[in-house]
Amino acid sequence: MIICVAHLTIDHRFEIYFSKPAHSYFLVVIRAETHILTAMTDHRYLTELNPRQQEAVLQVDGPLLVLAGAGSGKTKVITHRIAHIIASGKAAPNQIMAVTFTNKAAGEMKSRILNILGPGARGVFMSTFHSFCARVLREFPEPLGFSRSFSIYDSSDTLALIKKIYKDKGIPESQPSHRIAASRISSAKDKLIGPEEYAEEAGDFLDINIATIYREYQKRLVKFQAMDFDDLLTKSVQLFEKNPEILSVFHNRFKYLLVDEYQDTNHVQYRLVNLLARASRNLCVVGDDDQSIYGWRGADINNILDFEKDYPECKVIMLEQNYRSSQNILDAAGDVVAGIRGRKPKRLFTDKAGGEKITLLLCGDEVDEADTISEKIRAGLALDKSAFEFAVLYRTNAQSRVLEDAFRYKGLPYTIVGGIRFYERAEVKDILAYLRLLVNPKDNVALTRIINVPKRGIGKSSIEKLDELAAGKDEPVIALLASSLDQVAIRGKAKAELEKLSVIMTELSSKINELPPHDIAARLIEKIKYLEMLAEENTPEAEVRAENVKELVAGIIEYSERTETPSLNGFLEEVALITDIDTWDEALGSVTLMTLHAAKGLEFDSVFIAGMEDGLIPLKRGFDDSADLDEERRLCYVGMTRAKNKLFLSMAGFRRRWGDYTGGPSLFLKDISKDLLETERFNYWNDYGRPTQKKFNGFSNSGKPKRAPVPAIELDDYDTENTLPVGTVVLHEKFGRGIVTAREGGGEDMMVSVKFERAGVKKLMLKYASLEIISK
DNA sequence: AAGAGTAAATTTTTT
DNA sequence: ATTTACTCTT
Repeated sequence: MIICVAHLTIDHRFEIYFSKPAHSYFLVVIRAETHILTAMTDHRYLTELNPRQQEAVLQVDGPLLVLAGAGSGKTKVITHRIAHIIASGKAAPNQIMAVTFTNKAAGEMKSRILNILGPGARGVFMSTFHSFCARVLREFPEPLGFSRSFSIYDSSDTLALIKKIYKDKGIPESQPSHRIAASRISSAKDKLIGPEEYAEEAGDFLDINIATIYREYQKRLVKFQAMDFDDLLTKSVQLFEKNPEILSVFHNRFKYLLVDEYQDTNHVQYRLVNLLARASRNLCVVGDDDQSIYGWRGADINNILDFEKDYPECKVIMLEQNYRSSQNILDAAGDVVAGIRGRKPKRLFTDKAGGEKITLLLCGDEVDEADTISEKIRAGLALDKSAFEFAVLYRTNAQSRVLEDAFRYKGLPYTIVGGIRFYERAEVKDILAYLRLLVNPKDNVALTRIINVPKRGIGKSSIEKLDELAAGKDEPVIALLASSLDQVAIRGKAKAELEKLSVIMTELSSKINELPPHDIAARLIEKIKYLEMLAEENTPEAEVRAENVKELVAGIIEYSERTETPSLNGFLEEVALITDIDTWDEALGSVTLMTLHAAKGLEFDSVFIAGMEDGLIPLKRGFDDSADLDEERRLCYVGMTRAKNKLFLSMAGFRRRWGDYTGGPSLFLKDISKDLLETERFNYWNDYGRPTQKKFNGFSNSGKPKRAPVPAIELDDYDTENTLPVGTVVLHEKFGRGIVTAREGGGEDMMVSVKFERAGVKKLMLKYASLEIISK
């Protein structure tokens, strides 16, 4: 026993991760031993597992693929496996690295391991790919030509920089659009294609433009000492490939590697994993090909499907017992993904036989849908359920608005995950940009953002002059503000203000290591008179924004308290890599509203999937849209399998989208066996009625609703031969080829809007227009 | 340089 | 339909 303690202790002392002082670690380790030894002797953590799960936990060495179906106790397996590696003395906690998809998942796993093993497990390194890479690069920035204090650009910083490049290079906007350029560059990076290689392969002139932008973009990122999200990954791969000695530092550091949600890794991440696992080959990947929903972001489902080819000696374990949902829910969800080609066949089973049927809510339009859902939840609350047991999932963020309206109207508590995040709000981004500039004076995107916020009278011409001044110089622009303004004839108010800004920034940046981060932030906000600027606006919105600024400072304090060596840079990094789901708290006692994507990994007692409509699930956009139908199926599957006991699917006959109408049942609904479904039709008069404002407040109105109710159409009525779902490609004898963009009316009188390739949009009466269906 | 008014794009999903 | 971005005017 003594030997074991000594052994673990030595490991801890030799494998200190990210330069924490050795003595503090030593103490932790001594305290930890007792917990680890207790866990080891009674093996409590094994008795809670089923045989398959046990196998996955005990198979410690060599490559392992765990195909974990939805709700099959995947997190349990990962945490227990880590616990087992530690408890069996195979490795010290800090020799184990686990990569998860979100910071929230990482945090949750960490606390679960701590529960099993006690504080001794604290050293386990758990993070997302991006935060792992950020830390690697902060440790070894020099070989790539960066300094430790590089900035991390989020998508809006990226877009701002790209826009600037368009302007400077005289590239006409929308050739291609900023957004398209940004996303093409991003996906090139996902595939580890650099600017030069991109230029070589560029075919049409749009690609040539993108290649130019891409090259300039990377050049400026280096100049500004900044990396975007993709760079964090690609630069880490570059670092390891070009510097084997650095890679071997990590090989020595981490003996065991676990990757969660492996089905959602993209090519860079795949490369990174393989590099890190090369020495030990102790790589365990966990995932479910049925839940691969990030193909659009470059995720390659083949990474998981081909794992057995990459690691021929690997062991494969399938977890098919589901502990979450009723059999009805599993069967219905299984029906949706059953037909996918190349899928690893599996059938989930559960002890919860049968269960409630899945309720299909047929609604007139999107307002009726929101009414119906909120009413169902209200009824559930009146019985025995709590608000946090409900989740409403949807395909697009835009759908949340109607739902929000209905929830607010009925006084139901709700939380939206996604949408505008706290750290993306303008006022928060402003202050963060200032702070970024303090840490990294070369961060020109940050400078551009704040140079005239609060208003300093710096306009287009002054900025142009500054550009001129900075051209060809390696010095940060902020350093030029102090003395060089005369060279480019910046005079008067602009000059005075810029010099003032320069004084503030110089003074604060000299104190950056002396004062705690929140002090720096508070002083900055005071000196630039940000709150005064908001107060002058004198609007309720400005008050909210002032509150947000204060909340940001409170956030920095909170960060400092829970971090061992807090720094402004550390805070900025954390903020850059945080996601909305990370801050979501189920204990809040409200109904959760989020996208299907955001729901991955979560579970709820009752789940609503709103907008089970053609064009929405699966989502369709237009002609050139080669939407991956299989991925849409999987997305629907992910949503359905979030439900433990009750699943509602809802659809509207008509939905306003883009000012046009869409609607009609999702083709996935047809795949669900009829005996698992029951249908409820929203009916204005027979149900509870749409309360008008007056009626809702308890006053009678004349019995006339302000808005005419839209009748819900029976499911079978959609299923006639004359029905053309939105997205159908049709041929008209006169107008040629076109795509159905909208439908109005039902049955005999159905009208369809068709967007023709040559003739534009036409509204046609279905029974008179002879349309030939080309493809659905 | 700042604000009003008009044109254009937006609605996939996220680190 | 709504929101954002740009142009033109003051």
